[in-house]
Amino acid sequence: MRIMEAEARRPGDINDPDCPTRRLIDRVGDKWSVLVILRLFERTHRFSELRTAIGGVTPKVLTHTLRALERDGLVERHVYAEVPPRVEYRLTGLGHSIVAPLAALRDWAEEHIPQVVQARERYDAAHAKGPEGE
Amino acid sequence: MRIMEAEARRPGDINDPDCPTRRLIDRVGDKWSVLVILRLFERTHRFSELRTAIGGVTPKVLTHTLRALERDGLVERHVYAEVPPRVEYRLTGLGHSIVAPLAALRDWAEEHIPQVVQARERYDAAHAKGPEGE
DNA sequence: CGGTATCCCTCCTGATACTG
DNA sequence: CAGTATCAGGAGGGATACCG
Repeated sequence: MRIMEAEARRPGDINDPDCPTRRLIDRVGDKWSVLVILRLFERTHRFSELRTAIGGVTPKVLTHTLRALERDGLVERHVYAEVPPRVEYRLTGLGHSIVAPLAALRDWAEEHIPQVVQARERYDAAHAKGPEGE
Repeated sequence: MRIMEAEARRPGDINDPDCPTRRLIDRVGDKWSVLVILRLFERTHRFSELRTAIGGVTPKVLTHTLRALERDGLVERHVYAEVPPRVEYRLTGLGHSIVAPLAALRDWAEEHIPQVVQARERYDAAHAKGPEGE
């Protein structure tokens, strides 16, 4: 498997805190980035459109998320000096390139989450009042 | 679970906080889970082996991570009542199934992180002393 | 060996209010 | 409209010490 080749090439790479790959995981791990990316993959959005589309995200956090994505070169911010103000966000080429891996992960979730939920219920049931030889 | 039915039919529900897919992202998003999974994909590991292999993780956190993965049905814990004690962790079938998506993401990172790093430097340079018109 | 128990602390996240 | 400012809360993660 190709996976193993990569791992074999750099065995400790991903485990190194300095490893950029770790940073990627951090990025994917934050609460809103993935949602924003997948939204922007559909089409360009304005700030308010993202707020509405995603829902539950405060302007402060959305701004923070967008800034981080912009800094990473995944998102472009276009400001139109008009009245009223208009700002559009869109994925860069780099941003588009990460959609497939992200979607793969989402697809995995959609397919296997039922098993995860079952496993959790089983685990919780088994550990609720003590894992004695029930 | 009813939430799952809805999710299975509506990928867009990833924006719903109740959506299990969101929880998957949370899982992948935590700091050590991915590293543990990729390690266990290579082979079965004992607790200490994981600690050493990953590096920088405290026993408390590693335990927490492993418990979470076990609860989710991604990892199996095998205790051998011997002297000295021996505990082995291995991926379940479910655990194996998530390796490919995870590896895809890691591959993306290894390929594109240089561009991300460049983008960051560019961004930081442009915003360091103010984004005046050049 | 394979964990637990405690304390601590930072960062993420959110609510609310205000501005160019 | 598109943010910024401020305050607050909680979870995740870590250092250290101890136990079966």
